[in-house]
Amino acid sequence: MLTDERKNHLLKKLQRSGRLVAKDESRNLGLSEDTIRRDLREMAAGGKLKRVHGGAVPISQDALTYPQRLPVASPEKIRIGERAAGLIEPGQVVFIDGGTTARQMARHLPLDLSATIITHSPSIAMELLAHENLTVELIGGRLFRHSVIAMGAEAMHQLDRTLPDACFIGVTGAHPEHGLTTGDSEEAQMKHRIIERSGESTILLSPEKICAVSPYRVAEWPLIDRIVTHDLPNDFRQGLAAHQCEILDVG
Amino acid sequence: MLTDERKNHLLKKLQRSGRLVAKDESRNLGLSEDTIRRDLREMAAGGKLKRVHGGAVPISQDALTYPQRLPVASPEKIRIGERAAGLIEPGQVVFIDGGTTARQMARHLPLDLSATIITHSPSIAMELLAHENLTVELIGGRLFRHSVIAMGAEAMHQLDRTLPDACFIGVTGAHPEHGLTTGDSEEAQMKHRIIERSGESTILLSPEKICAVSPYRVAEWPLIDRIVTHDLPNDFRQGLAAHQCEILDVG
DNA sequence: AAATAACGTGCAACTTCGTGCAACGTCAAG
DNA sequence: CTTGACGTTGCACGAAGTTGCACGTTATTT
Repeated sequence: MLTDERKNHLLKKLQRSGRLVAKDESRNLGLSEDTIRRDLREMAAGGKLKRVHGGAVPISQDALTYPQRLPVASPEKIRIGERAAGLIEPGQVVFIDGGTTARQMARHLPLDLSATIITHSPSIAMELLAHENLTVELIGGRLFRHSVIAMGAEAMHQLDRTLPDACFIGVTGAHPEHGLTTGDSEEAQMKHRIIERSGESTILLSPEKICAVSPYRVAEWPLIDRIVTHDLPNDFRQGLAAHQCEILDVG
Repeated sequence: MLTDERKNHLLKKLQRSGRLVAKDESRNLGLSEDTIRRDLREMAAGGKLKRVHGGAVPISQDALTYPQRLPVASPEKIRIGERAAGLIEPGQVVFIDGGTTARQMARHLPLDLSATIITHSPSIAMELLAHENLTVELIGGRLFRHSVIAMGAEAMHQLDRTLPDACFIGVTGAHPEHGLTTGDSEEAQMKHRIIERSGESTILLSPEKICAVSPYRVAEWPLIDRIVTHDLPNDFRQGLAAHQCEILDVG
């Protein structure tokens, strides 16, 4: 067996089992411990692993101990959220969708705002705990991990008992011709229903979604009253000109 | 087992459980107490933990910059949550209440547990996002800030469509004579309803609630199958002796 | 105040480590 | 074909690390 081959084998085994014992490997490979130790030493020098007495462990195992990380929002999403937060009038009943941009919106709502927020996102609900004057109506249902929102029949059922003044919806695709789309069938239906039931519908459109098309249709442009976005291209604007859709560009 | 590996193991266990007992760990790992003490001493010197007589505790929370403001849970609550988490059987449909102790319970559920969790707490739902094999059913309704749970008619309505195998409920008062109580009328009704509808009812009883009495009654002892608590006084035990209520004391 | 448990230190047995060195195979130049 | 440079491997041996025990000290409990 070639030296490089052996090193690769060791590295793979380390990643698989989380540790290496020099003695065991020497027996497995039919080589002396010295050889294994040499390999480990060299790989440790190359930063591939961490050498410890008796064998080796993966590097920076400490870094893995904090499993919870807050997803970082791009500056554009933050500014879109900030702008959208200012659109809510006191006293309104407003639906806020899940997703990172909507979360930024929730985070930027004035602390003393007096209104009712309906949401099917537990993470949005958590963001609003500090707002004393907000009434938060949580939509229940089966939790969809990817978007961190409640969905399914139960959610639809509960949603159908609401009639918000306005809604703020995120999508994964917005195209002048193909309209608004998202990556999950049921999610698309739910967003559509919310838009249907809301007096005024606003789309939160982060830059990477512009001109993208996802598999499932949420709504066509005529249903949308407003989009909040960042650096919207001119041809996109012209494509929307026919519809009465207000464009708020924070770019 | 490699020394480094052992230290990591101890550190992880400390972070999960909130405390370490040198004697227990020496027995668990099949090593002498001296070895464990040496490890703890070295990690304490490295600032990884705080050494105390008998074992170790985490570094004061202020030093750690957690991404999310984590409510400080007492070691007792952590251990009660840890114990309760082990009571869920694979495949069960289980209701988990809101509150800090319940949150610790959610946090200590095995990552690969396959079950269905029903909860009216968005914070519990958020804790369970990483558990791939869990189905999470979120109960919606009006968000009650104090306990971070959904309540009201909508929540009751949705709750009445569930029939959990078991429920885990927190209360703010537990008294041998006056039973289980809490500080909000509607919350009390809701907890009662959950207990009624669940096959097996477990109360999460953190020490400061023992022998306390709050204004609104949740349930009498006969409805309760089990309590998980910490250092339950003997007179309390005797008061419960008449009822068939299992007592799990993690003290 | 006495009893008990936990602690730290020194020490001995054992394991693992690193280094120097010799043996062996490969390969290319002579 | 021979030879020498080079890399790899295994062994020997002193150094360093790890572990458990003994013993005197300190902290906690009763």
